Amino acid sequence: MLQVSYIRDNKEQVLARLAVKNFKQPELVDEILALDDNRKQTQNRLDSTSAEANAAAKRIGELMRTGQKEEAEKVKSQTGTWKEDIKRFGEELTSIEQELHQKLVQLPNLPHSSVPVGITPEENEVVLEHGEKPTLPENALPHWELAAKYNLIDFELGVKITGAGFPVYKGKGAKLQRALISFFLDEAEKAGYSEVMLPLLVNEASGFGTGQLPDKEGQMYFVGQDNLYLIPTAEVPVTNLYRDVILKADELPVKNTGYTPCFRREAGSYGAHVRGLNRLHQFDKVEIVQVVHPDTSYSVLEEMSSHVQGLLQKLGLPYRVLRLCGGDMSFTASLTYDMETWSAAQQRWLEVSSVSNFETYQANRLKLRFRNAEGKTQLAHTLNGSALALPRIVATLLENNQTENGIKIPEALVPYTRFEYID
RNA sequence: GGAGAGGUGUCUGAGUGGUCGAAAGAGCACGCCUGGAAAGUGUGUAUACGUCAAAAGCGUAUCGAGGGUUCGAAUCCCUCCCUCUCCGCCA
Repeated sequence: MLQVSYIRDNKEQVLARLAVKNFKQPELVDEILALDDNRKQTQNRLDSTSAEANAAAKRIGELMRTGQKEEAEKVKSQTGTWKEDIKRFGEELTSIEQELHQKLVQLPNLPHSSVPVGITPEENEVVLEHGEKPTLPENALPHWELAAKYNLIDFELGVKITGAGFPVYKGKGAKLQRALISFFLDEAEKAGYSEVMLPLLVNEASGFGTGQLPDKEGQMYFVGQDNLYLIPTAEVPVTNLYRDVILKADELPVKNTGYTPCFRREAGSYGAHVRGLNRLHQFDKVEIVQVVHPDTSYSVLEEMSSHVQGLLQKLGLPYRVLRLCGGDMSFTASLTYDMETWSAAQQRWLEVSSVSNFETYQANRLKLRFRNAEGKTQLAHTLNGSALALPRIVATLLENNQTENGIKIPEALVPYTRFEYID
């Protein structure tokens, strides 16, 4: 959520930035400013009326104590209109604030100045490519066939017990999941992140705090009986750990990592691109989250991007890094890097990580602040990234590493799998 | 799920209609004391909004949330949420 004071002081810039994000309702900006003016006026009226009423109430108290009953009654008789006014102004203020809030949450975050202009994924900027795309033998198989051949993943069984998009991992397939999770967590810990294990269901306030609500309401599974949402990413519970918190300056940066399953309805997805592990309703992911001083957030973003790239390098997967264009970026991000691995059998790039700086956008919703050098409270910056999401890593790993002897496990992972080949 | 108790500032905890943004203690910060530290001692120590160029100051709101009674509510009433204890169920 943007701060109204910021919008007021930088209106032209806000409009220009929103345009980069391909935002379709610039008129909201003026509406918000007008509502805010109205809010201030109404609050002023309410405050001064309340002040008068409070003063009178105090007077009455004094008069009663000193036995001046008649005088007290006289003052009392004047309080009627104040009471009505206070009620009326209060109701007005509430309704203005609600309308303001409702419009404010419709504004996406402002993109960073380095974000390329563009609408579609094709307009994302390729920052770098790393590693050789492997050339596979003629009879190379896509991962869903490999998963069946080696009995690693059973999609049909998942359909039976739940539905499409809920795979069952078996044998070495299951162990591979566990190995990747442990590997990612250990690497994160080495990089200074402390591990947390979290609730997989969150309340509405948490969903709002990180920006999933109200924007992505339809993408989350909802447990109506208890009013809880299944998390679409560990970002939600991890970041909400710091909701309504004022950190000391020396507590920054906060670095957390957590493994969780993630649940996404993926309403509207279909077709060949969702085959196998490409798109699931439930998948596993290790997330890294940082809460940092605003001055450092962009260097931290680079650091997080390097961490993710380091993981891909250790796994020996060819990848590229994209700087997302304004139109392809999420609602809440200021700058996002996507990491994609090359799936040799499918001959296409698969997104395996997304690393973003949210600047104060989430912090403002979360009321996540720190005490700055002047001793004042200031909004912190939040960042997060997948490090990493498993399914597409598994997909490329299976496809790219297929040999005549089976699927070769990357060296870095062998201590975790305790087998070198899937055969 | 049943019965009971309770939700006050960073924490403990007092406060049952006015002098309460809130005693006291702890913690924390700064100063004094000390060779240095501890002890001792002094001062300070919520957040948001508004007013203001800004700071100070001032005003308003906030004692789980919302509503009500009253000139006046942390305190009385109603609704909801949450926590704890006991019972039941149970990995």
